[in-house]
Amino acid sequence: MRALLVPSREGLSSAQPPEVSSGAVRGADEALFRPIRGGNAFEETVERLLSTLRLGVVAPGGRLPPGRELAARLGVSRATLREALATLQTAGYLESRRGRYGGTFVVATPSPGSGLAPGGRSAAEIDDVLAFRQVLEAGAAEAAAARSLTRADREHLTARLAECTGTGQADYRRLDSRLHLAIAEVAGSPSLTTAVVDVRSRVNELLDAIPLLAPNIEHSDRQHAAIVTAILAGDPPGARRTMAEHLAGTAALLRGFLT
Amino acid sequence: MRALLVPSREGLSSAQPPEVSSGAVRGADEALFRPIRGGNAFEETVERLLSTLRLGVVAPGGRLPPGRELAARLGVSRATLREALATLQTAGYLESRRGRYGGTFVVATPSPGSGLAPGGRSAAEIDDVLAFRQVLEAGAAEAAAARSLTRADREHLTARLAECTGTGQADYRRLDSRLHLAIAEVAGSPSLTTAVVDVRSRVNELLDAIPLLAPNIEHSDRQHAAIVTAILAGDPPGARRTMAEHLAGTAALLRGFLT
DNA sequence: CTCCAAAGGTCCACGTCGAGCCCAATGCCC
DNA sequence: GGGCATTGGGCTCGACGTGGACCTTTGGAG
Repeated sequence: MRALLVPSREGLSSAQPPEVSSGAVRGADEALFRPIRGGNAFEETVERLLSTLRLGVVAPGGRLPPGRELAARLGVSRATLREALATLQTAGYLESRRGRYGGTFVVATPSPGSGLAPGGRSAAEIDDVLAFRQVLEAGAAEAAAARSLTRADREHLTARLAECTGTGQADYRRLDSRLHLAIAEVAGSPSLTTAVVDVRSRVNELLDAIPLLAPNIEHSDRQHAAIVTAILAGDPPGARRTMAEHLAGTAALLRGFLT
Repeated sequence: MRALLVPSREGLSSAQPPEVSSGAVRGADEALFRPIRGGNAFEETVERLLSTLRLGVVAPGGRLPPGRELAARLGVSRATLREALATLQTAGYLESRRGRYGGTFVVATPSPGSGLAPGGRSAAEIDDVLAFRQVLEAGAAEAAAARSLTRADREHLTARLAECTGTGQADYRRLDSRLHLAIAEVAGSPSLTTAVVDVRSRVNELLDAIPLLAPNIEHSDRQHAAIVTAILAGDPPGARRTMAEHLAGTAALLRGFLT
């Protein structure tokens, strides 16, 4: 196909003598030469906001940061942000109110079968996401257990666990995501948190395409409790193991339901 | 400071009744509301190309993909790419030759004390990078060992290991990076490879600021061999453990040398 | 020796996006 | 009840970046 990174031929006219120069490095160049931009600013902004809703970071009824501040944090202009917000308003997810103490509020979270987030998952992409998630989330659980957590960390974890346990199907995905994010947060590495947020968002897109069964929720609840217990107990291998089991369950479910 | 994600007040005039709406989610919103763009296209392109050089994906004497193709893969216009290439030319890293079988060639790799990549690492950022790297690379080693590797995978690994073993200081960083990237590649998840590329690039920036000692190289060589052996033997826990030990060594070195 | 393919070098018209500004609405505080 | 702070809504201007067409250089193929 391509013929990149070829060894420089013998007998170059001038300049430094070429030396060794290796063969291709297979996957790494595809990662390095991947697109700089994910798309135009508008699309990226919509995607980011959708992730925020899907992950339940802002719950229904909650308010997004004011337009000016949000635009600044996202590094886009207010015009672009407002375009994105308008799109999500017409889609029925958001609602804006003017005046002091106004703002943009979450009306509903994008649930199964939303018009956005079109399909097109290849088997390879599913394997990719699941493998990546395995590495990130199991690592996060282990790292969280290895840290000496603050009181706030512990309360944050137990609060998210309690919130998630014994909830109806309606809110389960959102609260489940929040618990997983909380684990990443208390691991203490912002980069890790960011990565988990991203991969979790991709996983949620997949999950939204399959049904949610009561037995699975119960099972997940028990696993969640075991994970949090191991983290609070400062047991890194245990946290990793229980998290790995938990993830394996979801992975099997996804692989079963998706082609 | 900020007052985001506040619970919606009681008694909203209209629309859906507000319901629960949680407290803030601490770190996750900072990840979700992080900047969409890392900077302008030119800067991002320069950064990406610098990473390519630092990681040794294109060795000195090697050729970059043709401008048109590289621009397409990076998702930037030729004008922007050429600006970036020109910058790296004047910095002495690249050299362009016209005509058929011409192209842009690597002259030197940015080594310690390069004018680019200014300092400014806070202790928190160092901890962040190292923790993230621990998760990613240990996870990659484990995942690689868990997979049934193809013949090509095995050869790729052993080749990178051999290349790296017993090299002088001049090329060590580059070849070391290539070995680590190879491990990520054979783990079989493109997303994981991308993440490792990114974090490895950040680590290399740090490493370029500290000296490279012969005893450390020897030690690393032995650890590298143990890691590859564990992966080829299909021993996930062993691969994880040896990789973790290897990373801990580098981490201690970095923490020692950097403030 | 000629032609041609493949690469870098240059230019310009157009679209996208960001910065700044002002307007409109809304509800608390005095 | 008036002022005012805060929020969304809308506008214009300028810079950056893209896409495309075109030229120039170079070395191999015929």
